[in-house]
Amino acid sequence: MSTTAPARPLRADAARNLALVVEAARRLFAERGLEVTLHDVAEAAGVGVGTVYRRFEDKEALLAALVEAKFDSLVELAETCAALPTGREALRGYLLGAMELRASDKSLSTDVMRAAPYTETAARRRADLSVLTAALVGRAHAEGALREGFAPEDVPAVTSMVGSIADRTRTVAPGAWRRYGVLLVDSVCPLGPGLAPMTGDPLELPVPGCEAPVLR
Amino acid sequence: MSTTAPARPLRADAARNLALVVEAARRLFAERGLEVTLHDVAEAAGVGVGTVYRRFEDKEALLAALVEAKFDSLVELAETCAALPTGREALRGYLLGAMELRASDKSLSTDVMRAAPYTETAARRRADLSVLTAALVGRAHAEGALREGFAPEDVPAVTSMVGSIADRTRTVAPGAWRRYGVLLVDSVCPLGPGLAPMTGDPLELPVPGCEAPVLR
Amino acid sequence: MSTTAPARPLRADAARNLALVVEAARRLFAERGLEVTLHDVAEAAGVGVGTVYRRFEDKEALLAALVEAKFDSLVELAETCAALPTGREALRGYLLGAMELRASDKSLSTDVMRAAPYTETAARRRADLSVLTAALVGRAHAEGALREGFAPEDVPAVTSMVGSIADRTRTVAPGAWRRYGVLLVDSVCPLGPGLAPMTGDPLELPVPGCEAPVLR
Amino acid sequence: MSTTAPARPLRADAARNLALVVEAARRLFAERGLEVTLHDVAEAAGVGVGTVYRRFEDKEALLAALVEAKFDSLVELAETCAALPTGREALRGYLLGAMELRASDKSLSTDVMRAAPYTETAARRRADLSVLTAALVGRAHAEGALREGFAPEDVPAVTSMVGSIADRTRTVAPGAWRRYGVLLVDSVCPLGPGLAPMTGDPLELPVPGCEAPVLR
DNA sequence: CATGAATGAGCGTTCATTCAT
DNA sequence: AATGAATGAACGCTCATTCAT
Repeated sequence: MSTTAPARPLRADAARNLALVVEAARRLFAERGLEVTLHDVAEAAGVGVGTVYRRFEDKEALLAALVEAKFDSLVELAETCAALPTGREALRGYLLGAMELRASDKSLSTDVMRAAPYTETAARRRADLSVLTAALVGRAHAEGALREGFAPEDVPAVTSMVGSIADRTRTVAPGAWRRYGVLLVDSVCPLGPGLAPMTGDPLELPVPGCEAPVLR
Repeated sequence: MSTTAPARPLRADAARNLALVVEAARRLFAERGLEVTLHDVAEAAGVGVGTVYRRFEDKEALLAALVEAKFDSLVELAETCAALPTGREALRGYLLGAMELRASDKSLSTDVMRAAPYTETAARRRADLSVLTAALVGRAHAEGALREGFAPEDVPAVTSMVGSIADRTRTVAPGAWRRYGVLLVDSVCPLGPGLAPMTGDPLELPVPGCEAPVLR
Repeated sequence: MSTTAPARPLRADAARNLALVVEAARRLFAERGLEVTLHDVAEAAGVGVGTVYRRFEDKEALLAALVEAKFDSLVELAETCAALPTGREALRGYLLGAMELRASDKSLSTDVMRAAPYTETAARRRADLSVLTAALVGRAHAEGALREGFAPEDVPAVTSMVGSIADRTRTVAPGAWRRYGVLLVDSVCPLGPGLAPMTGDPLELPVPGCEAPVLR
Repeated sequence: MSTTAPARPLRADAARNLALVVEAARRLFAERGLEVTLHDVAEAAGVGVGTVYRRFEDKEALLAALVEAKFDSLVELAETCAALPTGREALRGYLLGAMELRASDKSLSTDVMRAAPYTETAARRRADLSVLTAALVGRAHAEGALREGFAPEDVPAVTSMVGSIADRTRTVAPGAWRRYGVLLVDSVCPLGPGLAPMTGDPLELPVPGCEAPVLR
């Protein structure tokens, strides 16, 4: 979870502080994006800024930890879904679950992801995840449940697209992204033959200036 | 295109500078998002900061002008597509065209759009656009060319999703978004019965830290 | 009135512009002090900034012109008062008249005066004025109407003190400075023997933050 | 003295820095008025700008602290003078002492006072001071030592007038304001019957451009 | 170890001044 | 001669980062 594997285990209070910082950071970055300052994080965690910097070299390193945690959640999700009876169910479950993670404040906006450095640990987690999702894709293809040409690399692309909608509408219409999540999942991994009608309500995108990121 | 309709035409040099500023701003905001400073814009345009502030009250006003220009382009596109022979062609043309605008640096990222104030002019252009796209959607539905349940409000949602992919991959793989653009268009407004296979190459999303927004 | 004696008379329109600029500057500086910009002056005068700079080398030179005009008014006042029948009346008339000029927006705050450069013209006007006021003081002393030790140099000091009160209270209580003007005049040049009771209402000075100069 | 009563005492170094900042600010604002920037203050205090902003929310808050400190000094002075044997001595002592504070760099110019926000603390101190000075005025009136009609509200008006002279002449003639301070005090609260001759040297007011506020 | 005080580059913005039109 | 567009140093203020306590 930290940027470098600690030589020896942390003292109990230090470990607790670390957890507080990561949790506060996750919540704040998910809620408010990159504009969050490390003072905000420290305050929310109930520690001093110095403590944050003791655990993470800089803001980027803290983001890296969050990214690593995100891959952890996805790996867990993929393992859970792999246990589902059919390939179709497994892949649909993974896709919708990943979107759910991304859409709830359990995950991170694209901006936050992009600002994070690509650590070795993150690369390792990402590779682990790739293997699992490739298996899900392969299994669904074997069942003929998947649109022709769908590749394992398309999995993150598809969830990322839905995430962008979720980011824009989270506070005004928290579940509204599902209309588009389901549309995409139905398009690549349909429940039956033919095109299902769209479900949910169409989403009027917020107008400029709503939900506006601060401008400085 | 400018914030207020000028009472009388600008002097030749002023007009040139205004164009340089707007063009520089469009490019920089499209490339790097909100982090761009008006010093950056001024430098890229080859003018002093004061010149930027002479034309635009503040950063928000400059964003507003860009947003208005964006709606202009979309209105123009919608009018062009309305002239196509079938409703299917017209809607597909508009959707893919809007994605193209959004993807090819000619438009603005969601973040930039969100930070812009919602001016009266922008509201008017947006309303004009709504009328045009609603007509395109109605025509396609009348032909039975459109997925059941697809609403006019879905048009910006769909292009916005593809835009988010394009933003992430513009510099590393400029046309790669098309795979997902076509996927979505085929899903809502298919060329024929049944699901077409996906086209283009699957896109490996850039890893965190690529294309990273500056962090301060 | 201008900083340098013009080699040849101005064209009619140029002379009109000069007068407009000086008048606008006088009013604005009297109302709002040094914070006034030369754009403000130009706009109020109905000319471009360039025109202001054509007549006055810089902001200081414009202030110099105002200072010169102020000395003009005082010279005129001194000449008028010199015609009064008694030395007492003449000096009291001048002192109260100078305070009146200073207190109404006919004149300039200490700040504006201090920021002005001391031009040769201003020095000449000031010297002329000194001669006139010294005569008034001498005449009053000769009559025994003046407090022992009162010197010609005390004249501007006394009016300046009252001016500072007037500056603070002009908008909330325009005539209130008179209580202190009369107090001072009575103290140095009394109407009769003994101390006259104070006249007018005591003035509650505005609290900080009232009438606040802008802070930037 | 600080903006808010600190919950717990400052660290030793922080307290030292705070004192340096306040002292530098007091001196600079007294010397040069509102034009002083917080960069100037920081530099004079030997700290970074950030340190100034850590202690004071903004420029106004720093001014507020100075104003509060000023009222503190005046309250202390009033209490000291209240202990003098006669009402005449007490009031004269307060008036001349207040002028001394105002003149000798220990206080703040009218402009600075006016720009300061009117905090609750300042209001409270000011009210305390009013009570004390009203008592001094009442006692002097009871002794018949005071000019008829002199009101408690005249106290700040009178010291403010002398302050304006002191501000203009501080650097060229530091004690010269006394001639006018004594003139005024003698006029409202004379030592004996009849008008005392003026004392000290008449003060040639500095010419425009001396002591000039910077003009930008 | 933890704290939070200190730093200063950099942001958005203003305005005295210059100069092409 | 007059205009107003252009310039850029400097302002008030923020925040990532360092380091004394």
